[in-house]
Amino acid sequence: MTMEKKNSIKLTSNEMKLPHRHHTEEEEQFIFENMPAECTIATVAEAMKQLGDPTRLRIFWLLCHTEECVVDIAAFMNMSSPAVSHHLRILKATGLVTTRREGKEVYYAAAPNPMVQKLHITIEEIAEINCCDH
Amino acid sequence: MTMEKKNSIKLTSNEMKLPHRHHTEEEEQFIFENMPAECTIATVAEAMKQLGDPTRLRIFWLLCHTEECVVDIAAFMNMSSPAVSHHLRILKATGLVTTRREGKEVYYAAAPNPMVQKLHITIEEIAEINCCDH
DNA sequence: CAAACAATTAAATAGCTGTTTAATTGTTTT
DNA sequence: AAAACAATTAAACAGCTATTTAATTGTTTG
Repeated sequence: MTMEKKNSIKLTSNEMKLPHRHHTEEEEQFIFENMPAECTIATVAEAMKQLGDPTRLRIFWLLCHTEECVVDIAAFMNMSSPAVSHHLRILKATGLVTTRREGKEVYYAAAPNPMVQKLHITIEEIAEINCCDH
Repeated sequence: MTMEKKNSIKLTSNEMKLPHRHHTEEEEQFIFENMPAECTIATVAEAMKQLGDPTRLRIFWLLCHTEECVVDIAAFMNMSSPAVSHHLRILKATGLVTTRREGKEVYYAAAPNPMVQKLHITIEEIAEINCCDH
């Protein structure tokens, strides 16, 4: 009698994809079925990456609360205009902020979309949790 | 008669800190009073920075749903063990994941704290908004 | 139209980051 | 104790990123 695979009687065709067997097939299936698509991950990661810089996070927080021109943002951040401009361009390219020109000045503000709203709320909530000053 | 400053009659002592005058004093005050402290910003930015890498974001998502050993994480990610280990070390140093050794294997899982929970929820929600597959 | 101001862009540099390959440590099993 | 397996660490490299300084573009005002 030849060797039979242990799972030869299994009717459902799904195979386990992970080398070790620490989970049931159902658990493993859940992971692979609910795993976000690559482009979804990329979008979320991109937003988080840009807010992962303390400078940009503070600018973003500011722009979630008020619209500001570059000169005022630079003063608020205590940074040079070119440096601020660089970060604003990144935030805009990521879709986190929008711009509006009025005369000589360009006003930046948080982009009015649900992702930005969620990120803003999350930042405030996490800041609350890890608050350094009381 | 010498030049008098326009605001010489002001009784409240707060001065405007931004060079341009696009806001009322109250609006400006709100910003400076509610602005998160530097270390708060640093903590939030650090967490977001580490989740800003697509590889780590996917690992984090996985570990929010199940505990896994390094071999299985590497298989799930289709990456080498050293590369995965590198990212796991970063996630652990940031306090986003915890470890537990059992025999030869080290199991990683999302750290059980409110910041991690909030980040997980946010990731799922933003993924829902920007979902690529339907 | 020239001067002044706001903002952006460009070039250069220094520092950081992710992956690979190879070597090493820790644990179990025979 | 030696072999096998899991995980980490180290060294090296390529690619990216943030800031500075200088130059440029766009807009308004005298």
